[in-house]
Amino acid sequence: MLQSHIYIPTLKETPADAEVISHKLLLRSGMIRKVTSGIYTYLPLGLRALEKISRIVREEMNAAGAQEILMPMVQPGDLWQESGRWEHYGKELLRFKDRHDRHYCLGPTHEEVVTALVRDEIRSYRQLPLNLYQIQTKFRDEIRPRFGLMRGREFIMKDAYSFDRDEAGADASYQAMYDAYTRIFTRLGVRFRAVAADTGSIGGSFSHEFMVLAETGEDTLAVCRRCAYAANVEKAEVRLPAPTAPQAAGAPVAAVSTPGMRTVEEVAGYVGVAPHQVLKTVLVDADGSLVAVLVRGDREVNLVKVKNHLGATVVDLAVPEAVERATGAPLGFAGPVGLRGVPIYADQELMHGTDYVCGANVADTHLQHVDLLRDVALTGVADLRSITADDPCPACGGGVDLVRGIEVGHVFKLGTKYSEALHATFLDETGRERPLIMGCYGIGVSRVLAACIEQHHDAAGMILPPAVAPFEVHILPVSVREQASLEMAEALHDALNQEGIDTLLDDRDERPGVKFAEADLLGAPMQVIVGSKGLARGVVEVKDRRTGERRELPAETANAAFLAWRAEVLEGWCASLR
RNA sequence: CGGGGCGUAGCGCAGUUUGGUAGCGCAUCGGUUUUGGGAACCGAGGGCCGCUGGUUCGAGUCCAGUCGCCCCGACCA
Repeated sequence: MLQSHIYIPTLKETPADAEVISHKLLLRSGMIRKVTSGIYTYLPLGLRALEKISRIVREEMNAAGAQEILMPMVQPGDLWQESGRWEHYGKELLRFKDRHDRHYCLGPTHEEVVTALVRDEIRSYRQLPLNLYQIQTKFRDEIRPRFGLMRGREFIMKDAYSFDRDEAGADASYQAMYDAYTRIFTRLGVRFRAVAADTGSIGGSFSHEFMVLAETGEDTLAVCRRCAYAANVEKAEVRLPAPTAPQAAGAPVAAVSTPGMRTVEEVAGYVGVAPHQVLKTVLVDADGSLVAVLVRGDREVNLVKVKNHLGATVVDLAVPEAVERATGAPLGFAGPVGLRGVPIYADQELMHGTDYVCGANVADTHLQHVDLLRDVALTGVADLRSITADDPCPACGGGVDLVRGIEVGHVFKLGTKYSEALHATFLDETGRERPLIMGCYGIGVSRVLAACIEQHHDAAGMILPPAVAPFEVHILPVSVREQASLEMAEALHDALNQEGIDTLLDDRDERPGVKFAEADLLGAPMQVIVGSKGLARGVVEVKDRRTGERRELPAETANAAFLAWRAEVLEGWCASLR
């Protein structure tokens, strides 16, 4: 491709509303432009990158036995009424009416549509298993879109749905997708981890998230330093050492005046105890009722664990008014002693200690010498806090690291939730009607592009993995006015394209500095610089964008020399990801 | 939805305090010189100052309303 024939509107300056590096670079490199909040146009270069990603996804999905279809973005409200999600999905689901006053929505996901399709088509176990997927635009009316392609309202997603006759088949389908995802993200050239994840509101027995490792990720992962264990911190269990012998209750409970001391740090410092001797009392709203959760002062309540333990649908921090009503005290002075009418759950770790400090449910007052067994009417004890870097690995007991990740894929075992709601059944060998067992599997295609950039960039611009880069090779004739340079560049360009290597030739009459700067910004993994200085010595220069390493190749045998060097660069990429 | 902020040329911004001819840099167009890391000079074009209403002789600037956008929290690929 000649650069003079492709529209790449680069920006020297970063648009003011871009916050994260991928958003800045996507705009600066002329890959995307914003249309409105959370909605973008993909320009030629951005679209090429998306197509590269999509192609790999397609190849691996097809290889795993899935079949591509394309479902509509506009979906009838009726189907969502049937599944029950019309009421439960919330405002993320963008709803509207047509001229006949019929209800519709923009598809945020396609369980309803695909299940309705399959129920009308699949009659017999002989037609199973079936796995259907699509690569399609989704719309979720996010409360706050941000970070460019990382969290748009409209985004491109690959979503697949498997249908099986039994649990064993569903497990095999799940595993096939898990394996396909592993191959996809490996081929794409990102460092990633598959982590155990909470199934969330979708339900089902288990799920894994595929996380691109990057500091700017919105999720935190607990990764074992020794074994293969990796989990989202939402999910990661806390495994405690064996409990120490029950401790004798100490001194009787005593009130202590703590004027204006609301936070754990303030209280601990004022009373003169360590933060872990303070009881953090968090009131949550679980499906409309208040619940008190106790954790050590230096720990964090894990709302996902609370939700799962309670079997609730929605768990959130209680609003301040509710807390004040329940405790009769201002925020910051809640405590479990004498707290009436609210179930009280303690994190398991608290049972290892005694002599705690907690709020007294009275303004400016805390209690000392509290013993949970003696002084508190506990409803239950469970693992309710988030794992920390000091905790042992739940699987092997080794140490864990907490790292940040960007969720780019998620595989779920759905079970029969949708097939039962929508009556998608089949007849088994005995002629019995049974619900299909489903799985669903998503990859955020446009988010993968952003995640690639978050993981691979430097001060000059993007450093795209060869599989994702719109062009793998960028050829830069130092001056197109030097006939010899231009001819050399064109010859190499044509030869590489013949080899099936996507190559961009900067044939513009620009100054060398402009070309070098833009090439680094656009981030093709390999650059070729052809100039009169080099040609005079019989060489062309190549540059590995990832390492910055430059090398001179003999101009006479440039094609073969380039291919050999390219193999080294590709190997370097693979090695860097291991 | 709550909290904070911003809307002035394609992009980045100044001007708003104290009302009085709408500016700067980059980009764009023409020209000359330049050509191995985002060139220099000369010249030119480009503005419903987000929108609506109000105050005023006069509003980018003051007042009211409204729309859009961004950042921080709860959602998710």
